[in-house]
Amino acid sequence: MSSARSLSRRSTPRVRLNEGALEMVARRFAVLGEPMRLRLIQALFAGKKHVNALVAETGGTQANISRHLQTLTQAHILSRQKEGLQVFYEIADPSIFQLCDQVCGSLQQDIARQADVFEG
Amino acid sequence: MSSARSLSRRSTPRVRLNEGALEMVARRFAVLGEPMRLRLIQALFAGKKHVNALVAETGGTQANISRHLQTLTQAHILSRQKEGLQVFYEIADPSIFQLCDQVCGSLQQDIARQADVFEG
DNA sequence: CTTAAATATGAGCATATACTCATATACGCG
DNA sequence: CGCGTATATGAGTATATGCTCATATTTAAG
Repeated sequence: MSSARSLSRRSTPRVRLNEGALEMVARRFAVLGEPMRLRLIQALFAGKKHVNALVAETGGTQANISRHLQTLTQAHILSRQKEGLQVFYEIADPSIFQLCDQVCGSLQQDIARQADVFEG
Repeated sequence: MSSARSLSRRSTPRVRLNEGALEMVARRFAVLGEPMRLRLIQALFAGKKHVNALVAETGGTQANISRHLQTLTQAHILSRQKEGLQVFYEIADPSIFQLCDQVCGSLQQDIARQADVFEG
């Protein structure tokens, strides 16, 4: 496990979060911890879309999609803009991109490691 | 919102996750979406520790801490090594550091933005 | 004003999961 | 072996949350 070596090499000391901050961080992770919400975020990678488009693309029900969009908006991950009858949602927090990429990356490592077990 | 401009500037095209991968990503986020688990991860930033030390440091019950440690280990975020009577846990996935930093960063932006509302 | 379309939301149900208590398991020691 | 310590786990409960159905709200059009 060569990757563990990087743990001690860090220029800026890591901040100790207080209770409130810690719960906010946990909340943000939890919001991203639902498959349907990730599907919505992924659908919005291509740009802003209105609710019905997201319903069609994800295959969810209108009510459910609306709820998830609300959750994501309250977490400041998406932004909401009404245009006539339709409501458009858009990714408001660009750090989401890096976040998803990073998680995907470490998961790929996990999978590669598992594959190694079978390959010998 | 100048930050939204970076969305379209990306060299490598973003991958569309299939259903299985998407659920794995969601699962990873969900595992990080619990305050007590974040507290444990934070406690382990300083290096490997045994269960009782983590129980003392976090103020949780032994049973609960043990369960969370199991969850984190199954997610390949921590690694487990038994030494005699004690079991030591350690951060196994260094990407956790960047992940936490990024979330903290975007949360600070949220907070700063909220503060701006009051400052005018 | 009536109607229709797009979205949001109240209420209820189902399920997941965090927590606790008690107990099991694993290990070291005398 | 018998005992004490460290950790894990089965079982049960409480709570959160995802989902659905029905309905409310908002806005545009006729």
